[in-house]
Amino acid sequence: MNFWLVKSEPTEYSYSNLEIEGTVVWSGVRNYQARNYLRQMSVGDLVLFYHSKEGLEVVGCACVSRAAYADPTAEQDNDWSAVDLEPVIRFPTPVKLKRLKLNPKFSDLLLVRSSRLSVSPVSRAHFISILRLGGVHQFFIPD
DNA sequence: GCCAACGTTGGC
DNA sequence: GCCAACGTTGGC
Repeated sequence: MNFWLVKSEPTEYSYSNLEIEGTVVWSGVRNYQARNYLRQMSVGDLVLFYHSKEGLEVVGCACVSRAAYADPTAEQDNDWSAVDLEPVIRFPTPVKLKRLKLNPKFSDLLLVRSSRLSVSPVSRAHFISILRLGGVHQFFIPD
């Protein structure tokens, strides 16, 4: 199982939207590096959900419910990908970017390092740490 | 609103 | 294939 982080401006699409809708087509990614990460996602992978621009915090965890397929919002012949996501758990305490930046443990987290990448991998250790910071303690993560 | 960090574009 | 110009992202 692999771990990821996606970012979204909450005014565009928030974790609440995902909870209400139950599933979302994660489309519109137009960066090759981010696209390549989308393509590495497997069903069941866990995905941190970060609110950019406003909030600046990880607000919850989603999971991949459909692996990469052709992005329906891409123009013909353009090779972009989408995945489907579903909500898993909202953090009781959202984890602020500021907090992650203050902790040297997260100095190599891609969210901290290259803030522009909208889809990024997260190590298992970082993932679990962020879950704990978010106040989620009773969550079982399979190997 | 500013601007640093990137990514893309296009002339050469 | 280099690189200057430009556009976008996103934290501050």
